[in-house]
Amino acid sequence: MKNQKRTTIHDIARKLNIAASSVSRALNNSSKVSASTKELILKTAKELNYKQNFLAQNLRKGQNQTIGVVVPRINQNFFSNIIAGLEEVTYKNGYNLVICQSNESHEREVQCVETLIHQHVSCIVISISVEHTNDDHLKNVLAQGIQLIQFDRVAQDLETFKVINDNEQAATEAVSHMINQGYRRIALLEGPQNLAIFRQRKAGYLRALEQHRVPVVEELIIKNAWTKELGAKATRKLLSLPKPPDAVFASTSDFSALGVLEVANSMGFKVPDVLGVCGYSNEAFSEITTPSITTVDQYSKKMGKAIADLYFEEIKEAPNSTVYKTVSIKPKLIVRSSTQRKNIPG
Amino acid sequence: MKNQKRTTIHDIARKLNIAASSVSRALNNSSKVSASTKELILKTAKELNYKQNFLAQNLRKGQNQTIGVVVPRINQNFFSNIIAGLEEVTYKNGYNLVICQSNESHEREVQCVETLIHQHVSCIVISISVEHTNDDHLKNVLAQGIQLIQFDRVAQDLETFKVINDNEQAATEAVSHMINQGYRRIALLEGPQNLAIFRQRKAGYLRALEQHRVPVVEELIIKNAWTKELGAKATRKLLSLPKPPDAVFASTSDFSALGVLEVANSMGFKVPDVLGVCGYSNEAFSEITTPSITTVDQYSKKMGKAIADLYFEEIKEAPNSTVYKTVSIKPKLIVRSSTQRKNIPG
DNA sequence: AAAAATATTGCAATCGATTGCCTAAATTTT
DNA sequence: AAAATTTAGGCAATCGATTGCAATATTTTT
Repeated sequence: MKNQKRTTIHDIARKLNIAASSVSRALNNSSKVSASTKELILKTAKELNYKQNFLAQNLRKGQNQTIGVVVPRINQNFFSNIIAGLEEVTYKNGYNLVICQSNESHEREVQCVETLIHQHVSCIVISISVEHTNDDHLKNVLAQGIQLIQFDRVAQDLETFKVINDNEQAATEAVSHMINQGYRRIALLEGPQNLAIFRQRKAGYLRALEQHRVPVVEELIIKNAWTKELGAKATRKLLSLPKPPDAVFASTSDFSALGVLEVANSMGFKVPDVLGVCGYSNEAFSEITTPSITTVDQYSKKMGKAIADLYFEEIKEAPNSTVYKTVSIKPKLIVRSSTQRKNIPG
Repeated sequence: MKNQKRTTIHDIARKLNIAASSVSRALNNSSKVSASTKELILKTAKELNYKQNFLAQNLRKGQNQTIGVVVPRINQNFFSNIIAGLEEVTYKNGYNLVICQSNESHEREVQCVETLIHQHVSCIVISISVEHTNDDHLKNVLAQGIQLIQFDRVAQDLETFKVINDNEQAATEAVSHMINQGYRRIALLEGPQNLAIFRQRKAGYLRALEQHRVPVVEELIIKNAWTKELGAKATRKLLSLPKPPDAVFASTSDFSALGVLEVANSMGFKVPDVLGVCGYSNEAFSEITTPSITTVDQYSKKMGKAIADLYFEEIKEAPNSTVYKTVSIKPKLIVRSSTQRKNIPG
């Protein structure tokens, strides 16, 4: 029953005693076949349960109607929404999506990219892993004549199409909001500074402090606190200081903010009255924690669509252009309970 | 710069003034090429930045080293873990994964399957959508000689390989646990009964009641309450009854349980003392709600690995076998605060 | 040194679909 | 009715890699 040969255009041709080229033309609705034979061919194709072979088709056409996506993790809200946005547009255009996870490993990321090159996809959409050390694999994509769009976590120095958020602006807004709520000793949980997005968020934090003439305190700036566990650990240390912070900006993610929240709760620092907490990314859970977490929404689904639109509306049309456009999307601060004090001091 | 021709084995052959077949053999490490030319070819391939073309290779070999996955949603913990498990094994075997979302739509699911058939993948791994109405598209997969593994949400009547959980057993355990905590009027939030998994969980609920001689109360069994919103709506109704339930088993998901929790909190039913709540699937958030939610863990990553192992260890070896094995994985009850009473009545 | 065995390499067909070019048939024009 | 034009369909090459078979080169055996 299984593994029998699949029907090809030659099978159809043989059965009808015509040439395979006519079958191909009929299936592609070419005007070079008469209406009657076209009908006959389509009928027979259906009878024989014919399914076209993408491999052969794409090989011949020299292009694959497929877009490859490489993200660190698909189970983060931000990335799964990006993918949802991409899907919407790509399917409408008759393209397919191949999704790969780097699991935050540079090595794995290189592997994913290699595979996509082998598959001969027409475009690779990537957000680099936290371990990012060099751009060789990305340069290779371009060298193979494959389009490349970086988003969110981009390798800044590499000239490619980019779709990004204005991280600095969002961070400034978040921290300004906290200052307006009367917080003055605002700690920063930094992400790995090899990634531009985390450098930008730090810059936004510093800018907000400067604008409001709040002094920068070095001991309140914690490096590499970008997971829930690291966020918790950092918070334990911060809250044990002689002069602990009165707020924490977990600039890397809501996961990190969640770690802050749990430690604060267990150490008896009441959020938001004694300690304000702000996260980043608007994960689904940030709405349902107690208290709910103030965070930054990145319009991820919209961003996914923007990436796909960029490909279909601009890149695909002018594949040899060397003008690399950067699209920037303004994120939005979502104020929830974790930074809303009942009584604002001062 | 861009879109130049990619290097093929013929380019390498021409440069070295040898036949393409030798190049192919060298790249495949065949013993039919001398060590010296092999070395020369590999060196040249590297120089010219040669990347093999999967399309051509797979077309020739008549098989695609790719496995297609169709799931309702990739941002649910259960499914993203399945995918993580699949990835681990498939990559180790040099296979690729193409991931598709049906978004719970039958039509979309049919589309995804069609696409995977066109791609000529060697195996399709699928968990059917909630709208599932018929098996035609799945039969078609088999008719095309493509392997098919159903998991979790399976079309029971269709004979294929299956990897499932013992839903009935897990539901029985969950409800028994609630009965042991002294709950007696336990409501059931059902999932759509066209899916076997939801029928099985209901059967498990009924079995537990029977075993403990707890009467079944029809008004406590709510149909189709399988999202957060529907769970909330059902709970509002249940808690307004003259004799409201003292516990709710949200058999469909933790999302539904979350809806229960929110309504219970807002209506002043204290969880777990006045109302016990149990979910299903062990979403990440179920640990961090207040109170944390008792749920059923399905060993999703392990399940993903089991699916891939089934393919590589059994199906791939004997592709024409018509003995369809079913692998069953026993899920585990995770008891958290939402069902743990301080004082067990009676 | 000739014969036999083995190791290398090349030729050409193949996978399935597409497409430029050419021929034959049908239709229109003169 | 012959010539010109249009339409329909076939032939064969092509995309890039693989592989059975044949041919040549090298090594081993006698």
